[in-house]
Amino acid sequence: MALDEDIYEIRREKLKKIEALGHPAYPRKYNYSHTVPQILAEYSGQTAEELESARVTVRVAGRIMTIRLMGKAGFAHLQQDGQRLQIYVKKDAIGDAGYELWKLLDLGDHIGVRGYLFRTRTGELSIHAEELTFLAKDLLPLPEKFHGLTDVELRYRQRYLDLVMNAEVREVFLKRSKLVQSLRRYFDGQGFMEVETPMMHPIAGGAVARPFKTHHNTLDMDLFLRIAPELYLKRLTVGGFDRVYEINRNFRNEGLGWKWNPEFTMLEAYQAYTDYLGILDTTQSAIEQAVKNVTGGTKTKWGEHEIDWSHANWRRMTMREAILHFWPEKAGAKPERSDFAAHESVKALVGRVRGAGISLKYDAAEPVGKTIANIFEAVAEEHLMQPTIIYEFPTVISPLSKQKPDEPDWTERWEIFAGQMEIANGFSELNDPEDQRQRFEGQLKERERGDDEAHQMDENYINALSYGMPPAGGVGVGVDRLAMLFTDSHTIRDVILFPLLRPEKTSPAEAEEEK
RNA sequence: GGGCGCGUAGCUCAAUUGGCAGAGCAACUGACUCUUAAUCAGUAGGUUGUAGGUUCGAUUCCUACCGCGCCCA
Repeated sequence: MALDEDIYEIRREKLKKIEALGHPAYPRKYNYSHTVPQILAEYSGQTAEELESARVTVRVAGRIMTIRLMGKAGFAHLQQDGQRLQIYVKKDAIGDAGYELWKLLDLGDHIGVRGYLFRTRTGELSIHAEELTFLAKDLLPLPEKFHGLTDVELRYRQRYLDLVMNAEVREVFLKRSKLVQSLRRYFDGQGFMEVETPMMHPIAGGAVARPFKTHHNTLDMDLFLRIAPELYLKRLTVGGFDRVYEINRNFRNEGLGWKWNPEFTMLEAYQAYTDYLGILDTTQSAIEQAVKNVTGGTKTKWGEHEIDWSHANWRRMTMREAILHFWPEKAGAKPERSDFAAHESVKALVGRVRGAGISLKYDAAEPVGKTIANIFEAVAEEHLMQPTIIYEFPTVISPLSKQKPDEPDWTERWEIFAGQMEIANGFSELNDPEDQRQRFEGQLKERERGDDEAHQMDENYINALSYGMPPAGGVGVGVDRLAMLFTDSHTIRDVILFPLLRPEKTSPAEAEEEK
């Protein structure tokens, strides 16, 4: 039998034999002289003759990914930091005891190797092993060495195997890390202070979304996982931290999809004494810098497309302009700007969009501004491949934004789109406590109408504003989505190390119990 | 939540019209002191996602459920 558990038993026996040879089964450490990538970087240029005359001795640690045995010698590849280096193990060179250990090693084991660098007859840089050190055993078999691990479900459920087997997956997460690092350095460099605000909120505010609920036992109070840190960060601007940012998780109790995960990472930043255009400049620069730091250039591949992030390529249009610009031919003549002003004319636009075969949710009782935003999403969003700034959002869907002085139905708010995704959202922060109260009251009416995503009243926040919040621009940037765009990953799950999955029901009884 | 698709050995995949469930890698035994998807000889490994149904006979057809994916809401 060679079931999984039997391989486990066979390898446990091998581990006992390794111990019997005098090697600890789980040693504490190994002092390596080089990492595998360091050796490849430093010695790849050297010829066989150069290596022979220099006789470079190294100590390297890694996981065994291939083994080729030939009688009393053999080759293996060690993998470390996603790169591989070949070792040559010859009985003459490592001695009888060393060879006994060598024969007990399996694919996936961690070992240390001391030896000298040389080139094989085929020219591959390798270590001529003189001493093997056992470091850790792999008791379960790795996925197949040639095809690797491709099953999507297993890749997510056992991400560690995905990372061992698939170098490109490893690369995606390295890039994600560089992205976060770049954003952090950029905002630090601009004088922003990184802060941490609560993840558990008595009132889930700062965005329109359904929250997750939890409960604190000692205080016997319900709490909500935050849907946004916004209201706390703005309290800090009241407190005199003029430039603050936070990079952390938000939680929204909504569906899953290619660009939606219930927990996702957002950068939020607030900059006092500027408005939506000021924070837009900051955001755009941060993103342009991040593209360079992560990819080394200004262009990224996105499926069939190429996204050009260079400054001159960013487009800018108002939401209303975007609707006109991307108005579908099948929906007839482009709307007039005045069509956006009245309930009846907007309703007529809905009919024309639907007539063009585009699905669009519409409730005649909903405010005009909400309908216009829905029309924008229906007709324009799919066309926003290159970086595009859409600005001027309806007031009714922007309860935390300052209104335009000349058009109170519209706010000083923008969103950045790229790759058909919203990736950032910024505005002139509403700091008038009385206006804020009215906006919340308006939201409560929406809630009564049946919109359970509408914002709740937050007296505590209004109280903070009443002490005087400086004028400020603020922004939220979707870090996962930027990571998707920078790595050509077309599902958010490919940029989240451990995405949410349903629990596996391993036995029928378990599934039955669930019912 | 709805529609469509997928689920076969540890991994990657086959299986003709409903007719003995197979291969490669991994594993085990043996040979081999420059291989690299090493090679050669041999061995073992399966409740075909789960539970039912139709049938002489089900991986294959039907129903329900579980999980995953895609599209829609």
